[in-house]
Amino acid sequence: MAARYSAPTNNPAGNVQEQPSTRGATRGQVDAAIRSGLLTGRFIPGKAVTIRGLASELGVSPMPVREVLQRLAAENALEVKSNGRVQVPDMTPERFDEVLKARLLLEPELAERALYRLSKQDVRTLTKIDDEIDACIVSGDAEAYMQLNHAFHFHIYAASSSKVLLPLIDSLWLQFAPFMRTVYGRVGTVNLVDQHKEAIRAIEQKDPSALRDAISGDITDGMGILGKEILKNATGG
Amino acid sequence: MAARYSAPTNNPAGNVQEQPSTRGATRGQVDAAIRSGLLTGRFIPGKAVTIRGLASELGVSPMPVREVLQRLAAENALEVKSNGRVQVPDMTPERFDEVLKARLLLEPELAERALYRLSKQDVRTLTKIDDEIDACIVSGDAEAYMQLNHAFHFHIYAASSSKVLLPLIDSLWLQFAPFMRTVYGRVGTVNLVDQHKEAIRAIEQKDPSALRDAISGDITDGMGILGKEILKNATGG
DNA sequence: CATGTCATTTTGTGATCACAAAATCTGCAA
DNA sequence: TTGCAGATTTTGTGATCACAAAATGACATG
Repeated sequence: MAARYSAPTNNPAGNVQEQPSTRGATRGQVDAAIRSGLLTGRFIPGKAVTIRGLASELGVSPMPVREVLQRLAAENALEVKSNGRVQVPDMTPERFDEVLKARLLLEPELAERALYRLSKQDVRTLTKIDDEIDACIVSGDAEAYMQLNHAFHFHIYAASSSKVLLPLIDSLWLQFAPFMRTVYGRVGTVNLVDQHKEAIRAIEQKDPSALRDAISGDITDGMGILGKEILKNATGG
Repeated sequence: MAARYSAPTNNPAGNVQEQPSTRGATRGQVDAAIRSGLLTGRFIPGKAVTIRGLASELGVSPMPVREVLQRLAAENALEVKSNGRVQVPDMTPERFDEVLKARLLLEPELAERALYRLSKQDVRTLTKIDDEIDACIVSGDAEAYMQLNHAFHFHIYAASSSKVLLPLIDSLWLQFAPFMRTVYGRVGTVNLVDQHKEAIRAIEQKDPSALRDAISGDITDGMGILGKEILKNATGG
């Protein structure tokens, strides 16, 4: 089973802000691949991820994978257990409650900071993304839905060019996304509601408090479905 | 210049939650050492840190250092520049503003969550720490002050046993601590004021809103001095 | 069939190597 | 002295190795 370390592998989008040139290129690809996998729910909570496994899967040596796993563990997107094993953390009611609270504190704030930097072109982009989201909801494509929902929110947040709040929110999304996926796999996507259209309208009208309300409401709506499931899971088997 | 990799080196406190046993022991030590160094201001913003340098300084191989630097970079405690060089990020007015805002949003919340888990013994510990802080302020020992101030806040926060908010706040402290140190080195510690006694009183009386106010006020007080300096630095040379 | 024990395999970890890019130093010329 | 081109050193990166701990599977025993 000799690894080749040659296949460039597909680089599925991913928010890589690493060095675009040669320095740390492989690490950047690995980071983008795993991040994207977490955000779209391709990693199952509780499932262990192995260095060598990911390495051969991505066609690279174990070295960059080791570094990326440490990075993601530092962002609490992955969990390093006492035996050194790395796994996607399981969701607990306490964790869920904290993530929800943190999102409600940070995301409306950052959205407001981005508000006056969002152009008409951004509104068009957001509208386009939201249309695709609606299509995914009816078609039931959970993976595409998650990717697009992330894109919608972070297209807003990224406009703030924040160096502090944005990474914190990034960390939060990495923490709840894998759990989201398992829920959608169970209850489907048809029940999903969002307040994206309210957000877009608030951006058009440059209304800060309306945007805050839309983001808050969207978070509450989106996490509401998840909350019921986590409680069901925690009490039952 | 053959490295020995034998000296255990002093392990200055540090909040290591790594595996206490054998697995990843060296990485845990390195992580604790660098973290502690950042929090007490032993690393200067803008100054580059090298893997081999830290490795030989800590008496370990470059390998665990590499992983720890990636970890800290993921927490925005360190910055990986486009040439691969790792350095302590410089503070900017924008960054400072965001850190302050984020602290005001998250820390009072977590303090309140910790309130009902704080015992009389914790109050005694906090009082003891605060006494030592007062001593450091008059004696002008900035490094000890920073270490104790961190200990005071995180003794409160840690009582919440939070898995989400606490790491976010951890990241924030790692980001502003190095800059704090440079300011204290310039203006001294005599002008420092805090609201630790108000916080202790709020904890004793189990008064949530009083505790929130004390934490908020403490953050504002503490960052106020820094804010003036960052503006002075940004406009001047 | 259940259970504990032992051999085998897998896995994380620390160390080391080789290479290229970047930084630093040196020395020469204007 | 200043500026620049070349050599030299430093540094990050990816790969590989060796080892111990852990997980897994096989198997004998009750």
